[in-house]
Amino acid sequence: MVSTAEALARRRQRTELRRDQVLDAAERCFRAEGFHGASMSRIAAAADMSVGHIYRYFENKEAIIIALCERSFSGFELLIPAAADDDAPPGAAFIEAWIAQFVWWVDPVRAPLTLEIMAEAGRNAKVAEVVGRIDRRFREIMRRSLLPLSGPIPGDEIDDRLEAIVMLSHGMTSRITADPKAEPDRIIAAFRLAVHRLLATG
Amino acid sequence: MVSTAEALARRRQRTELRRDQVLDAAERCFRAEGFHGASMSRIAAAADMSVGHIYRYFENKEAIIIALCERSFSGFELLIPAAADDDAPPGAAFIEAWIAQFVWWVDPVRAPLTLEIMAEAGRNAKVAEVVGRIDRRFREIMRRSLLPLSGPIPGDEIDDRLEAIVMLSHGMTSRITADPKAEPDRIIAAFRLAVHRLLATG
DNA sequence: AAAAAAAGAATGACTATTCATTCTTATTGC
DNA sequence: GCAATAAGAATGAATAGTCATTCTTTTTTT
Repeated sequence: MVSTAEALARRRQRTELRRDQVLDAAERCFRAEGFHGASMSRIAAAADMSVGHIYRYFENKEAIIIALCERSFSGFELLIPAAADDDAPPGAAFIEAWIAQFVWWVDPVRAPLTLEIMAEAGRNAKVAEVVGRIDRRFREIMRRSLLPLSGPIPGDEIDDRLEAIVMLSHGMTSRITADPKAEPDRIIAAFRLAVHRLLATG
Repeated sequence: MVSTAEALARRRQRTELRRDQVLDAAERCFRAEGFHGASMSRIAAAADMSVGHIYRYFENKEAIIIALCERSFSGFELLIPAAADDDAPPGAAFIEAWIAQFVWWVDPVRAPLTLEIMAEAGRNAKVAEVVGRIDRRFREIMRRSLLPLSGPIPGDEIDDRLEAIVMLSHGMTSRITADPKAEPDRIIAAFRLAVHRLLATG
């Protein structure tokens, strides 16, 4: 049976849809129970799909985890360049717009999963590789967009500042996840203060 | 059988020893596999103890997790006052000594477990309560020891600065755990820079 | 001998994964 | 246009093993 190109495209699209359906369900389960606490049968139930059918779209549970890690960061990866490539004059407004992107880290829905990914990266090399790749891109973009507006700073110190901003980002996620009383606005306020002081010349 | 007071004390001591034996083993297992990845039988094997015997010292697996969370932070809880109560003149040396305590967060052996605790706090209210209690004590001590050496700063901004330092601490743990190439020294250097800038008056 | 400590087998529920089976959809010969 | 046919999609029961927890038995201490 020779499939037409049209039918093939349709099938591919449906496969993509089903994969997303599984990932959406897995995201909910993993957020609530963690990677190892969540079971395939509960993921299947959340996806309105039979257990066995999931294995048509993912080789195993780890493949779901990896795919989810990649999807999870892809959103943030798009934000920073959007703020950076705006080629606005590097001034106060630019920094504020730049900082505003970091609410990504403080989203109470996303934060638990992000933290789970970080914890898993400590024991799963594949996850660590995904995290590392994103991290390198993140720093590279930050460096490019922030370099013009900081004065003549020695290279080492720039790395320290970038590292501090990365640390603050992860710290926000940790705080939002672990403290049920943490308010995103106050966390962001602290982040803003810290970033301003880190980027100040002198 | 009438136990002498001496025998009773001896028994209590041995019980404490066995509890630590379990916690040490659980710590190793949890670090390597996470709270939900580690099994009671592997914890028992790591503790050189039978599975059933663990239940003499802990009601269930969750009780081990809670006890470990408490024990894990107790070390850091003692460090900060030690640096603060030194009643040295509040100067550069004091801040450096104060900062030095934060290598606790960057210890590659401890960090994975700390991160696991934070992630677990997002879904387990009991764990969240332990984390919250430590966090409040942490801030209180920081506030007391740092207040004298910062100038006249409005109250809100002090909270923001403390929040930023907490975020940086958790961020260090996240970075050390998730990035196999992260160097503790460079992480601490970035932390030092950020703290100095956060504590600077003006 | 009495009591506590420790072991380890038993339990029953749950695990990730596989597999034979059925249901749906698409393509072919007529 | 319409059966016949083939393929893909989807199911849910079966597998082999592990899980946390409990229970009974044995060993050690007092």
